[in-house]
This record gives sequence, structure tokens and C-alpha cells, in this order.
Amino acid sequence: MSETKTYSIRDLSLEYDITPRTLRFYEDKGLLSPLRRGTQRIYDRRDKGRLALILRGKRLGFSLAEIRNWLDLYDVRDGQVAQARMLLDASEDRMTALLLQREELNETIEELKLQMQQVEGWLDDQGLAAEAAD
Amino acid sequence: MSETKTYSIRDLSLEYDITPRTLRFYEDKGLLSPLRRGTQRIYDRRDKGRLALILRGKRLGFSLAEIRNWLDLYDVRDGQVAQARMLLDASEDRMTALLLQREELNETIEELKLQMQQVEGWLDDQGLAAEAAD
DNA sequence: ACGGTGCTTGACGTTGACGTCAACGTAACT
DNA sequence: AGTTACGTTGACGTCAACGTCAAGCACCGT
Repeated sequence: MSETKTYSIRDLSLEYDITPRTLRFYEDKGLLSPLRRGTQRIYDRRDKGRLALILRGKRLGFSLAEIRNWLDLYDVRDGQVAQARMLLDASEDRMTALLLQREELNETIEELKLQMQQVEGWLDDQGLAAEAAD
Repeated sequence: MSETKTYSIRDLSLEYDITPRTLRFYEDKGLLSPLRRGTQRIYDRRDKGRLALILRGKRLGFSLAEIRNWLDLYDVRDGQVAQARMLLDASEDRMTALLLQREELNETIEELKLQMQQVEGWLDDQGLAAEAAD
């Protein structure tokens, strides 16, 4: 009954527009660990989810090493309180970094918005001047 | 009268915690172009501002090549309408990228927040269970 | 005149994140 | 049996973003 959907290396590479080499590379770096059917890799839903996290992490500018670390934050699988505490601490650290990045991103956006308004204003002035010259 | 503050390469490297090598590298890549007093580099307020933009861009995950391009967006110095239009178009492209990144960043933050709440909830449950066992 | 400090320009080394072969296995089609 | 498609594991290449020397110039205090 439980239809467990799986993916080949090509399936994922096409869907996420990356090369198979990249997927093997991520595996080599310990970011993914798909099952094997003989020698071939077989990715499941969880692998796919992790891949999505990896790619988003990259787009946000994090290194594979960083990503590798916080990927575990999404795998709550053990039942030890100490582990959970450490997990929570690590999560807080990461949250701090993310919030700081959002701050900087917001600043950047605001500054660019200002620049654009200035250029727009200047363009309008030129337009009015041209109109007046008619 | 106009006290124009300047900085040596060491001044900036200390202030921003980067090596002189990095500053020379950025110059080599066309991101900075400080004046020279003889052979020595002499950075002014504008150079310092650009450097701050560069470093923030890096923290947001952009490449030096990307940063180099949009650095010019902050240098409105010519008086051509066509140039201004192009500038505005480029700015809009960059704004789109920034907004998209903010979206992804927000998603990431929300997901992590959820994960943390789950772990916290689990820790609380453990606490209650331990209490009940007393 | 001498040593120290800080700067300069090459030139080569390094690390991360893959790309690009080469050489081979395997399953499917015809 | 041959070819086509898709997969595999090395091994080496590449590009960005610097680090790390080496060798040398310029001023400064003693």
C-alpha cells in the first residue's frame, strides 16, 4: 500500500537542474546518502527534501560544510534529552545567523529602493524639462 | 577646510577584519580603485563605502563578479537618460533577485522555527514525564 | 649607516565546488 | 549479438577567492 516514491539520479538532476556529478559530489561530502539497488543510487522522498534544503542553502550563500551541519537539525531521530538540548542550541545559533542575514538583506533592499527612487525622480525631471521645452 | 579623511590599506584591513591581500585582490578585480601617493594606496570615504557594500554582498552570498556589477548602481555620475534607463532596469533586476532571496530566507527561518518548537515541545513532555515519575 | 615597519608587485599554492574525461557495468530494445 | 541509454568509479582539470611566500622600495628613529 504505502507507495514509496523513489527517484533516479537523473530524475533529480533534471528536476533541480543540476548535474549527476553534483549529486554524487554531495553524497561524497556526506550531504546525501541514497540507497543502492546494486550499484545504482536510489533516492527517496527524504533525500529529495534534503536536496531541496541544500540548494536553497546554497542560494542563500552558505557553504556545503555549513549546510551539512544544519541539515541534521531537520532529522529529529534520537530520543536523548542531551541530544535535544544540543540540537536546540545549534538551532538557535543558526537562527541568529539567519536573522542577521535578513537584517542585512533588508538594509540592502531599502538602500537600493532609495537609489531607484532617486534615478526615477531625475528621469521625471528630465521629462518635465523636455515637455517645457516643447 | 574640507577635511577629506583617508585610509591606508592597513586601516581598512583592520577595521573590516580582512587582509591587505584581499583589498589588493578586490582592486585587481575592479571593485575598488583607490588613489596612489607614489606607489601606496590611499583610500577615501567613497572607497570605504564601496568596501562595506562588497563585504555585505559577500555575506549575502553574492560573487565578486555580481557585486562588481551592481556596485555601479550606487554611482550615479553621468547625465544621460539612456544610461539612467539602463541603470534603472539593472536595478530592477537586482531588486527582483533580492526580494526572491528574502522570500527564501523567510521560508528557511519559518521552517527552522517550527523545528525548534517541536524539539521544545518534546523536551517539555520529557520534563512532565519525569515530574510524574517522582 | 642600520634596523625596523609598512608598503609594493609578482608568482605560485590552496580550498571549495564542481566539470570533464576515461573506462567500464548493466538492462532494454531490436 | 549489437547498439543505445543510463549508470558507475576514479582521476584530473578548472574557476573563484583568496593565502603565502619572495624580493624589493621608502621612510623613521637612533
